[in-house]
Amino acid sequence: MARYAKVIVDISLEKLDRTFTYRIPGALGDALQPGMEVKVPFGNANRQIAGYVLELTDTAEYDEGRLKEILAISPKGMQIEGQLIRLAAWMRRAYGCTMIQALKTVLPVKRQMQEKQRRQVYLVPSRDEAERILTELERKSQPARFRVMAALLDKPVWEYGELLKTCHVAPEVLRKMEELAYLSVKSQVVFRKSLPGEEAIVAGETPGVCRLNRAQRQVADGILQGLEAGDLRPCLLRGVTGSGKTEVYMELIGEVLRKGRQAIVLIPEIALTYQTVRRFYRRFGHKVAVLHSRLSQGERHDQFELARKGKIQVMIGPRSALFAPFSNLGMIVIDEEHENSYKSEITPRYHARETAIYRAELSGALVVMGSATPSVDAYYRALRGEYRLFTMEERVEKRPLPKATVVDLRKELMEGNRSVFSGILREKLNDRLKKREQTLLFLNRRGLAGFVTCRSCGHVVKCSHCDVSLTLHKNGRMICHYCGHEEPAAKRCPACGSAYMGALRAGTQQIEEALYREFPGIRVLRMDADTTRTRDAYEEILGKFSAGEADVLLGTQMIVKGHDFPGVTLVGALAADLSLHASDYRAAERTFQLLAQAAGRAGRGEKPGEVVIQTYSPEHYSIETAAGQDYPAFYQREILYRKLMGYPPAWGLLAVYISGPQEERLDMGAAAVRAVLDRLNKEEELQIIGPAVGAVSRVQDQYRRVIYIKGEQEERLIALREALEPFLEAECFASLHIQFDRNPMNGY
DNA sequence: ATATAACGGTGA
DNA sequence: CACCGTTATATC
Repeated sequence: MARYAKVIVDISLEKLDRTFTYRIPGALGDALQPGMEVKVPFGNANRQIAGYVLELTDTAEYDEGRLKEILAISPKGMQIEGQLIRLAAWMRRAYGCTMIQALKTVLPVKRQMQEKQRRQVYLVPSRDEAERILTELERKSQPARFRVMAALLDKPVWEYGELLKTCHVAPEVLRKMEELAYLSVKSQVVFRKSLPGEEAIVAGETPGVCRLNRAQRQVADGILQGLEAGDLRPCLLRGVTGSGKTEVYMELIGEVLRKGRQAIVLIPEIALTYQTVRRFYRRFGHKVAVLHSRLSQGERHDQFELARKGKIQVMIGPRSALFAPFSNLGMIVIDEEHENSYKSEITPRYHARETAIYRAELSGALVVMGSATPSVDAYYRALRGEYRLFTMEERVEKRPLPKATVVDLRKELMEGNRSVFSGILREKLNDRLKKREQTLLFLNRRGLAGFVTCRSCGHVVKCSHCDVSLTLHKNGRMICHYCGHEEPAAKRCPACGSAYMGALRAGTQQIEEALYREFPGIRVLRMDADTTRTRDAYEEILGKFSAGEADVLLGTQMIVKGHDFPGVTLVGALAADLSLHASDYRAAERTFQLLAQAAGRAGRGEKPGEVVIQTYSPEHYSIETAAGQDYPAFYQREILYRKLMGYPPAWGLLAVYISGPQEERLDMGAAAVRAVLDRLNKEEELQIIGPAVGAVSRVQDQYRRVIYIKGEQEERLIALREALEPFLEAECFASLHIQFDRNPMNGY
């Protein structure tokens, strides 16, 4: 039985966002659990406030004589907050952050007290008397009291806190004035007015019956039967683009709601458009709430409050929807499971899939995830039996998958074609223009950091230690952002000796100009980070294209994500390998996903579609398999590579990000971190790489370094991190900012 | 958030 | 010097 409890007090203030240790009275005994709400005495006046137990411990890092005792366990018992706090505790350990950072993620808006103690200030003397006091205060130059008196004459009743703020006076001033009978402070209990937001729910269209085809039915039944049998393993559904995964999700959610439980649906931010959400409104009407990036803090809070109060049963949103406070959560759906946006880019750098699985475990819910191109990580686990695997290989209504052609850009160059469009693409595009059908042109711009490639043989210069491509820097040297290896820029191709070496660069803007130049009269819509500054612009462009206002939609990855354009019969990937040589181990996976998803955009309507993939590396497996829409083949090749190189999911990877304002001190600090890691890793069970310069070497005057640690067992990595953490308190790390990233996905 | 300690002013 | 008013500090 633990003797102490670490408690976080329920006051929303940055400086109080830490734990306090309390003694556990014998009477509470074993009843106390992490996550419970308790009453504790706090501050000099020992006022009784609510707090949450985060941890039970036997060692107090605080003067034991000054510890206070927990007064009582809140009668409400273990609330949903308890579950979320346990989730936060798990995140802290899994991803390496402070408890506070984890809690802020999990409980984004502090719970408002339902009934609030409100203190009001009244003016005591008569108006005439008050006027007299006011002039006297002015004469005696007591500005604080003068301001308070003036405010009270202006408005005889004030909120306590508001009065302090508007007059900018200390509480001491009011106390003294109350003593002098200039005013009186009365407290009373006031109920918070009922929630707004009911009317914010858009009324759903008439709930339709859901008709599943045979494949969909089979998957849905398979999942439900397993569930009946008590199999709570997460389910991974691999269904080709256009196979109708959303209908399966909705069927399952319907089943969950019938049992009186609730569901969370995660959708990547970029796909969270009205089009997608409306399908859920159609089916579940007023039971649905949606989180999206344009909601204000308050609106977000209201959506969460609706979930807590049981007014809605389905929460749709990006990864943060994971923390919707449903009391009887039955299912978490993760659509487009492979999406990068499920990994948080700020500390705690959690992955929504792993976190969803843990949350589901806490509430006995089922996780269902789906994708046409599952992440290598998820598929690996599915094949090992950690997840249940389901597949749908056919599109609805037997629509054929698009026919793909791979074009070798090296040959095009040899044949004297210096345009960004190959002969075949030009021909097919002209054909579509004639037939008034639409085309998607997709420029895979990720990893444009400037890797060095040979224009005649397609060879890409790679690091001799890491198998990632080197990046050309302004100083004329090529650098590996993984291990820090550096060499002078290659003048001639090491493979074929050609002098056509260069850092590959191309932007959507240049391609737009080329389109107008080479296809007179063409109507082009361009969509990239420049043209979609606002969310409205994004929807507007998509709307215009759907309405047939353009022949070509040209853009970066955002055009290939989860959008249906029935009029599109041709998809062109202009430079498929631009993402292939991005300097991280997931380049091939990302390339396959982008190409397969892009190809999936073609032929979603009546007419069959075609795909043209232009590339310098036609023989690369990620491009070959994407062209054939052959996920299993891609996976087999990729997992071999991951196993060979010791990358996730075969091994665990932990990144330590170190940043600081002074470069020399940063280098010293990073080296010191490395030294500590080496000392902790005496048995050399783990492989430590770096420190290396971050891919972006300086951000907002903060220089960046990174150390990678690889290990076959994830537990070992966590243990190493936990052993490292106490050392980081040392003086020499004071000016440095150190963060962890487990199985990083987005580079640093 | 809220209470108290500490410190720098001001009128009498 | 007593009394004010602002600012800093701690809350297990």
